[in-house]
Amino acid sequence: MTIEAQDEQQAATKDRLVAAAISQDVGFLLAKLHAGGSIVNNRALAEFDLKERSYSVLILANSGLEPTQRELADFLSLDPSQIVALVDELEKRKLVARAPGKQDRRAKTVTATAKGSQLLAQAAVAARHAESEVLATLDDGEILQLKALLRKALWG
Amino acid sequence: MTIEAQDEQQAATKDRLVAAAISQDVGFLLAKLHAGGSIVNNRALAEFDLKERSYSVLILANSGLEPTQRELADFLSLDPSQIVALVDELEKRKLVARAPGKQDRRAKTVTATAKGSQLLAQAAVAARHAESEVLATLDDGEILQLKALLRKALWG
DNA sequence: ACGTATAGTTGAAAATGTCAACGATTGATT
DNA sequence: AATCAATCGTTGACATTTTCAACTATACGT
Repeated sequence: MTIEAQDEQQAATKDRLVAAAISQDVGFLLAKLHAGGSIVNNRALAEFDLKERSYSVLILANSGLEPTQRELADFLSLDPSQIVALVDELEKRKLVARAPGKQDRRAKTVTATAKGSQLLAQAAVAARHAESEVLATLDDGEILQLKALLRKALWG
Repeated sequence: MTIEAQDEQQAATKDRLVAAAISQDVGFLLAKLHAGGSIVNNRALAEFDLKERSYSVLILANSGLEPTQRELADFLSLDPSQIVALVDELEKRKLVARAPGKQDRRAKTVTATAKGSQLLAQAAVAARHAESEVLATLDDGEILQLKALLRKALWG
């Protein structure tokens, strides 16, 4: 078989299963796009020794909202103990700092350092490129629509 | 503090971080909706001793497309070894059967048994209800739009 | 016939997720 | 003021999932 014919057959069989009913299932579509996107995102962020998780924490630490670890756990749908590990690592790299909560001294707020902000600025560029790559088949209007629908599904 | 005031404050703080830039990130929105949806889906499927994974395999096995394990792995974004475990379990429960591929005897196609089809029919009802629950804040037209956009992002 | 590539399988290692306990602190109740 | 239940971050144990490298059997081009 020639290389070209092989490629054609692969292309033909690769998406053969799209016809199945599960391709109408939002949960499945979400999982699949998320899986593919994670690979692209993590590859883009690897240059800065970040992963999706640590990148998310860094963004929130840099938001000016001074989130507590508990809030990070709730918002990122992670167990509090995972936040500890993520913040530990970012703190060790001097990208974020922990501070005791103002009203509640049990809580610790996580804020980005200047170094963290700088790194984030660079990483954000790479993340935007990754997003474009993942959503390459959508035009700008469709991307906005998709974001709006996802946000509405999450927060009404 | 009264219970009502507590609830109000919780509601106020719960989504406080939505204001952060990451709420514009498709990767994050996908991850969060997927995380929440998985919990609802798995809870709905638990009644049938299925999870999202085994449910997906069962649907594809029941599609009439006679997918091979390799195709399942590619389509579900899973490692081939995980397909082995999933099919092993479904086969043990007599919900699917393995058959040697027709042209390629290395490959094994996975097809649903009558028992598998029956169980799937019931599980699909539960899965539809779960999906409605997850997407409760979207109307029917928006759900169709969301599905169309996700499919386009995945397959163009 | 031969060498290369691929399908499924197995098992080990690494990463992630889940959960229960603990000290410190808080806020409500007495 | 003293107490009691609840919450925050942390730790460590345990389960699940992911990732990867072998291996056998089969397929395919040369």
